[in-house]
Amino acid sequence: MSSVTIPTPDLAPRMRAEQRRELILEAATSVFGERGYVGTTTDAVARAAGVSQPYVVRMFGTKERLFLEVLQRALDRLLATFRAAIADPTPFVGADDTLGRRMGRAYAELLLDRGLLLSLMHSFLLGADPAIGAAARAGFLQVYRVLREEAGFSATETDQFLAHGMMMNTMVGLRMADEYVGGDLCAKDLLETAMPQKLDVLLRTSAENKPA
Amino acid sequence: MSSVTIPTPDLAPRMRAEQRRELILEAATSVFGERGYVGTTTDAVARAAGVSQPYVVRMFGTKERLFLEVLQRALDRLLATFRAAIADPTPFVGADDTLGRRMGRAYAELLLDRGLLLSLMHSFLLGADPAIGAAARAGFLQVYRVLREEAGFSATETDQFLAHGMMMNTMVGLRMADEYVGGDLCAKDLLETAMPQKLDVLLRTSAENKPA
DNA sequence: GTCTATAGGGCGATAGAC
DNA sequence: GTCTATCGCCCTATAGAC
Repeated sequence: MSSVTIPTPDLAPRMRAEQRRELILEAATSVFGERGYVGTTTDAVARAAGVSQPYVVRMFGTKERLFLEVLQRALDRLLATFRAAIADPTPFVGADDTLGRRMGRAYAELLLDRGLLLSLMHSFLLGADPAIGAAARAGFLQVYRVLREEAGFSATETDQFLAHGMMMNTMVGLRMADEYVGGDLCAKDLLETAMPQKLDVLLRTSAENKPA
Repeated sequence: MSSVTIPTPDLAPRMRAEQRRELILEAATSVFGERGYVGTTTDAVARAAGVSQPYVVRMFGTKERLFLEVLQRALDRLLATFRAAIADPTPFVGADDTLGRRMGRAYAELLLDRGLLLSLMHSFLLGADPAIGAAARAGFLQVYRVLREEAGFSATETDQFLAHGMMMNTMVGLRMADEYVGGDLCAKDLLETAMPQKLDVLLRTSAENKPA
């Protein structure tokens, strides 16, 4: 079985390369989320992905383009998650089961991939950057349109929804769960109110990434 | 009038130094808010303050200590603003005049100094950093306590208040007002709902800092 | 397609003059 | 107290071998 049915030499590397590309994007999402755009080195991304630093740069051109791809990928997942909740055919049961609640739960699920929402969040603070700022604004407005036009939220509902999303992102970025497990009573109140029924998710992401 | 009543040579430089210190902190707040902690160079701060780069480092020891001082100063102003609104003796008139509304307006006033809230916001995304993360969490919890214990907000009211604060910060960080003045209809809806009665403030800060 | 080696530039911090 | 000059590190990106 040494020379039998080897996948075509033309295709096999290409597929592995695309796997590597996805692997790098995933690693980059995590590192960018933790340290921000400027604070992230291409070497840190490379080490997290298990490849060499120049390979990361080769594959994406520049660090900025890598970050923009991370943002696009995060936005795609966010929109897909919202659209899945909107398209969910399960009938609503009880007053507590609304589309808003379902979307909120779907959003909180995304927090499991902490880097995803934090990378977006970091981009939201870089509005002054020509390329990143433009992409971030366009992405945020795209989310707004989906909430208004596809989920049918009113302007006020959308504002509430987005505000609490930003609040949750902030709690994750602050690693506020560390204070919660540390026993701080205010942190307890704060998190239990800000992240209803999703504290378990937050605490899980906190426990996972202790050695960061 | 060449040698008459010169301010004591021991005191005069010290006072000027403290003025310089405040000047540098103000400049640093602006630059940190715009580019974040890592994205800010001590040289950019120095140029914004009109002093030399080594002087900035000399005065604050390290860039990290400078940022921590910027954070403390921003937090102090934020808390002072809240406490002023809480202590305001003006009687409430009408159902629209509540402490929550007054605090919201007070917060929005702070947006005039854009760097102040954005520097804080940047710190909220650096929870993984040992020194900055710890300071950011402590600061956020201090704000929480003032809202609960001094303003008398309930857990839910505090959550709403903070969530909308994070939302406003995000709109400022995104420079979303640029899309507003650019004529984007969604940005118009979004901002008019997210920043009720305070759009003028946002647009003013947008117009000011065009050449950044 | 992926690596090692390294160039090139920028930044934080120090030394030392005034 | 404030500056000029500069060191030494780190980081992005390129060159080139395999």
